[in-house]
Amino acid sequence: MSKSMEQEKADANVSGELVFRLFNEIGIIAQLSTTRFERSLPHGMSRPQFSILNWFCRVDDQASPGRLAQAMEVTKGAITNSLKKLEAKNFITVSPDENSGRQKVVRLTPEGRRARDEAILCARPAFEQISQSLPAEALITLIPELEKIRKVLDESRI
Amino acid sequence: MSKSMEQEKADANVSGELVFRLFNEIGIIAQLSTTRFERSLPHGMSRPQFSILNWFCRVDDQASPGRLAQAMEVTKGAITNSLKKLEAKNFITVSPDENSGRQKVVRLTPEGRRARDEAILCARPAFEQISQSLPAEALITLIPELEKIRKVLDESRI
DNA sequence: GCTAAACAGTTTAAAGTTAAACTAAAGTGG
DNA sequence: CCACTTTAGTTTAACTTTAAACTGTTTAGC
Repeated sequence: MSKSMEQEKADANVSGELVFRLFNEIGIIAQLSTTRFERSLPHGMSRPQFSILNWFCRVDDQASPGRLAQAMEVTKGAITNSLKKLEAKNFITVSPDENSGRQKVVRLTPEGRRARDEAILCARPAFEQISQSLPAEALITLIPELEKIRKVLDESRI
Repeated sequence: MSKSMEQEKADANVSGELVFRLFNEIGIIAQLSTTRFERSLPHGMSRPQFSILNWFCRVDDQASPGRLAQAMEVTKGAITNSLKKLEAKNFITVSPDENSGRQKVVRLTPEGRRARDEAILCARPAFEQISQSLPAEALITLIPELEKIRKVLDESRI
């Protein structure tokens, strides 16, 4: 084996180790931040439920469950579950798609929009407490990096 | 309200929004990376189970369940659950602590160490595939930032 | 047109997590 | 010395998630 090949392999190991540490850190942060976030939410709303309401306010006012699954990057089953909870709270409506018998159309209700706004107000203190300890400049450089990582994970999904 | 106070409030909102986006990104990445990681692991091992084995290899060769819960930053109940699974696979032993009747001592078995090494080998391709798309320099700046965030979350835990 | 494949959603089983209630042991203080 | 509080672990219920099986609809191809 040539010297350069050995070096390449060593680099790969180091890099793999870094990626592992990265994902380990990210896993722990995700868990801690999710539980903190959810404790601050009203209406017994969960992070996934909030994400769906928030998506409707920011991206589009209607969507099929499949499109939501892609946007949230979870399985269809997970979306079915979340939509049931949101529908039970009257935060969304789910109706058959007139153009396709196998699709459904999900829409935000006025109550859903109010609940989302309320959730943002309730969660703000929890986030601001953290943002006081984290310089905004750090976040501004961090977020695009994370977006890249997500993209890589998403595009190379199996 | 003075102009500067309004400005401060605006800054806080912007910063809160950034923190929210940050945690949203992190949540999605954690989910995608965890499922990918777990699919590559042998012995039906889960990420939490691997993390415990890995902790024993890297930090200390024995610990109480409570110490593990702190290290993994999960609840005691979650650790009880993971330890049961690991014990059933003979990857750890759990024995009463001679110095304290209410504590227990958890230790890695030789099989547990082998399983951890094997897991690292199995997971490496998945990580390396990703590390090819992510420059190592980016990771090297990213990881310390994430460690800071985790520390803030951990220290301000309620 | 009819059959077969692809697609959209739902359901089910198994796993992990938290929070809260519960057992049992150790330390505290009057 | 005994009651009270704290601490360590376990258990239970509720929740979310994935993966895989299943239903029903649409589209392709012959």
